[in-house]
Amino acid sequence: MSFTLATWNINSVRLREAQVTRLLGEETPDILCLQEIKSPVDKMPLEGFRALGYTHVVARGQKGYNGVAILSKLPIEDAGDRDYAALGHARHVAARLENGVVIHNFYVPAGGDIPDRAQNIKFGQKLDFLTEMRDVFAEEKPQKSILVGDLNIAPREDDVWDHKKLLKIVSHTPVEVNHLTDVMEAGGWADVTRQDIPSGKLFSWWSYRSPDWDAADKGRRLDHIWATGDIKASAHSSRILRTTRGWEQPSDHVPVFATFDL
DNA sequence: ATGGTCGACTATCGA
Repeated sequence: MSFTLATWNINSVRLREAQVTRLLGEETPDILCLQEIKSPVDKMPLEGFRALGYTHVVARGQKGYNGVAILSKLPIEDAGDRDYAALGHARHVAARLENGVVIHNFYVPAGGDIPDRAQNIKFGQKLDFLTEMRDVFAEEKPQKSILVGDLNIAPREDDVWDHKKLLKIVSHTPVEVNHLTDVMEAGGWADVTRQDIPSGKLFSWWSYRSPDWDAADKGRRLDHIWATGDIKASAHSSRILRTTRGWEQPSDHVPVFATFDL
């Protein structure tokens, strides 16, 4: 079987219901993973998604903040969640396809402004979240698994608009990149997007605060699609849909796609 | 070096 999967930090699914519907209608991924839905699950607007064939939903939500959802045309079953770093936030959910493939959808904490856990509790929580991801995957040794989401880290020099300028900016500091590398190694994860697009600047997020985002292009690649080593060779056709950032009242993130032949 | 903009929901907090 072949399926196309997308991941998108939507920054309020209720405000941007029409944009989700537009993406589903125009791009027709089989599975769409959303982050920052900012809604309890029972207040998610699902009717329009259902009408387009996305009848299977696995989600975790909360009022006002965070929240992750997996919308699927293919049958999926709920494969659970975990409260990483004991924050009490809805930042992870997993689903299982009928062929046994597990999809993990993550919204890693942004980590605040100061990259020092002694001065900024949020930065410590981000590192602790990543450390627990490392430990869980070291224990689980995941197979036939896909991990997507807003990981809030741009690991490579060409994942940011200016590597040197961002070395002390949260999302691109060496300590965060090292933590993310540890997660990848513990789980045997491969970066599918960079497997397909191995070089060149690649961004999935542009700040709302940056004027003229398109021309200035001060972006970062914060949104990722990974796969375990046993299925990484089945992934192809990765792309980042930059155009949604130019839609009216956009999310600051854009969707990332990959296709798997399994 | 600083401030810049959003979204949730009322006054700030989180990003």
